[in-house]
Amino acid sequence: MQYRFTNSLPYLLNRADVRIGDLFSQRLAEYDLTLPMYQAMAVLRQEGPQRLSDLSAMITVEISTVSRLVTTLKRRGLLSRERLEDNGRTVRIDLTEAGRQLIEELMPIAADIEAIGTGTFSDSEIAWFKKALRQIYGNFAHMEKSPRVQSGVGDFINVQGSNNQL
Amino acid sequence: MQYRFTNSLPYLLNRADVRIGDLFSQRLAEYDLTLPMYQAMAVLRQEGPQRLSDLSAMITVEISTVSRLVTTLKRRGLLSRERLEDNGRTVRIDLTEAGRQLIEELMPIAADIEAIGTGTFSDSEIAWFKKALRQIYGNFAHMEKSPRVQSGVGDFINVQGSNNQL
DNA sequence: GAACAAAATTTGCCATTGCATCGTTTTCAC
DNA sequence: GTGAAAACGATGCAATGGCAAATTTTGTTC
Repeated sequence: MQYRFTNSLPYLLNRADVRIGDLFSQRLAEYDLTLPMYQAMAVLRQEGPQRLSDLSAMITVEISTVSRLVTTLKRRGLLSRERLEDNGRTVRIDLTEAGRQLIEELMPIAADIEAIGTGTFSDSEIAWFKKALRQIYGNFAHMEKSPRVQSGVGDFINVQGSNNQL
Repeated sequence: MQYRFTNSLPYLLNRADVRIGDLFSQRLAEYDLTLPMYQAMAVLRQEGPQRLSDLSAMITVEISTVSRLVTTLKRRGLLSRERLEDNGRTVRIDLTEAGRQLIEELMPIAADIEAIGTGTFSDSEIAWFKKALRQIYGNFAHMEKSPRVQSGVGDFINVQGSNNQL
């Protein structure tokens, strides 16, 4: 069968992703944070308080991993985690003030990396590229999900009405 | 700082990558293969025999991981690994006949997944998108490398002259 | 309203993997 | 030619992460 692995979508996607992730991780190491930790905090910053399973779905990280990660960050005083009053099953995770400060401090790093990656593109090219990434992700949306990719990311807690469109 | 995490390049890239990787892994599980195992075999199929470090660089997987992976696949009779005659440091990894058969069998799976992902795009859009992915990867090429991303992927063993342009 | 099923999270256990170290072989400088 | 440095790969150890079982709460059915 004629198939060029190094020209395949999964390969090119993975390569770019790993490279960026690596770079990001290096920068985050100074703060004793892992990539998933950053991602969780970034989601909370943008979307407001979240349930565990929603956090997991948003950042495509296994829910048990997120659970432990939250435990760690709570111990460090960056996140809060509390059972809901009206629904004792679920948990409401949010940034503390310290967490909010820290994630704010990290934003420029993210912006840096983004700028390096997209440096050679025009704004419209970047927009198209990102749209394509969303589209590709969407093209797999209907398929059977592994444990890592949780079911419908609905029902955000979202106390202060933040805009949910991705 | 104004920054929309869920619209950032790393986020969108990672999400798509994880999703595809997950799907692929599920399919590979039937064959008792992990994603890195598949990637290694796919590289060998396309590029011919490789050194360990080149394999590692091609698939952006830590070299120690590749070392163990090769051990496993060799034990299963899918790969061969032998010291070079003229350079005792390096090792030459190749597919066995069984390995060649297996990877050939897996190609349609890869093609499937690629087709699902790109189904809603025209050929020229796909081509542009892939070019962009390569470009983005290239934009980070000069940066300090983590252990995972090995130094220059040069000096392929490449016995039967295969084309190396990515 | 009791029993049962489903949802949400946590945790125990095990496999995977990353980092640092080590052993070997080759290359380089003098 | 000798010694130092670099290249290459393998491995010990610790940490990370995944899966599945356990726990708690909510929802449903009869």
